[in-house]
Parts: sequence; C-alpha cells; structure tokens
Amino acid sequence: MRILNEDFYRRSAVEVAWDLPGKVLVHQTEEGVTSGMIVEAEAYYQGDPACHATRGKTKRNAPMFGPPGRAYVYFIYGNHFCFNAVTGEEERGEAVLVRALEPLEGVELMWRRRGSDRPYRKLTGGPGNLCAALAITREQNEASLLEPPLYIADTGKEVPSEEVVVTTRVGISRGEEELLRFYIKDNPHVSRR
DNA sequence: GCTTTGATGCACT
DNA sequence: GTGCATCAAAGCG
Repeated sequence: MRILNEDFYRRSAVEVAWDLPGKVLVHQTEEGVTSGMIVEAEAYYQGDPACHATRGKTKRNAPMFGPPGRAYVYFIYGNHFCFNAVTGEEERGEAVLVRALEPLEGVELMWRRRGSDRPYRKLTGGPGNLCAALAITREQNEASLLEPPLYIADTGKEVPSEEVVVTTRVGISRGEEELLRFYIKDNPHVSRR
C-alpha cells in the first residue's frame, strides 16, 4: 500500500472527501496495528457556517489552519473524539471528517477496546466509534498523516464512482443544504442512509 | 468567570 | 423515538 502524500491533501476539502472512500486509515500503537477502509467522509471548508473554522483561527481549531496532511482531532459531547484530515493550503481552514470505517487489521484489538457485546457494524461506524476503535485521542491532534504510526494509504483499488453516494451531512444544525457527504453505497458500516 | 451547546453514542421505552 | 452522560471551547459580559 502507498501512503498518501502531501499533494493528495493539498486540494479542496470537497475533492479530498470525494477521494477518501476506499482509502485505508492505519494506526500503529504499542498494542498492535488497527486499520480500516474509509467508507464515509464529510467536507468542511471555511465559509461554511457549520465548519469549526468559519469564525477564524482559535485555539481549538488551529490544526485546520496548519499545513495539509495533518490530523485534527477534537473532543465533543464530553465523551467522543472526531478525526479529521486537514486539507487545502495553509491558513485555508479546511478539513475532512472521517465518519465511518470498515475494519481490516486488528479487529480483535478493536473488540477488546470496545467491549464484546457490540454489534460488528458499530465497531467503526460513526466518528466517535472509529476513534475509540483505532485509539485516536487528543494525543493524535496535529499528528502528521504522511508517515507511521498514523497515516492513510491507497490500496490501489479505486471505488467506482457509481458506488459513491453524495448527500447532505449529518448532525449539522446550520447550512444543511450542501452536498458535502460522501459514502460507499450499501456498506453496512455507514451509519445513516 | 459563567453559561451554552455541540461534526455523538448508548441505554432504555 | 427519546433522554442522558459529560466537558472543552466559544460566546458573552
């Protein structure tokens, strides 16, 4: 597998979000390697009222204004982490939220982290779930995605464009009208259709 | 410095 | 389908 380079991320969030389904997110930890195919992603860009960066740079969203190819991990609702890949040129304030994975490596480890009574589809389905399964926390905030232990790789297999569905985003209270969400058709790990 | 609320998930009805 | 856990940062004053 080929690790995606900076040029991949140095594009608009919408373009990157379109290309991410089918790519593989990998996290190597002391416990072992966990990875999964990205099956759902959403684009956020400055000017979008729902984007964290829409009101300029703050302490929380500073990674979104940094160089592309970094992680932006933030804590939400007291319990949950969400993982984003920073895209676009520096100071643009763009990112792509990874919402769901299909487990590949380290499934046993994910089960151990999550509890064994969990339905398989919920193991990495949903932004909070995939972060818990891959052990992504605040510590991975601003980490580079261009090299191990945390990176996104290209399997060489492209997802046919007719299998990628474009729709509106989830959980947005403002500006729901735009079609910025991309997911793989009929994949059981996608939370909402 | 105090209040509000959110790019959620889960247990429960 | 509804409610709740739980907290950091934004927003306000």
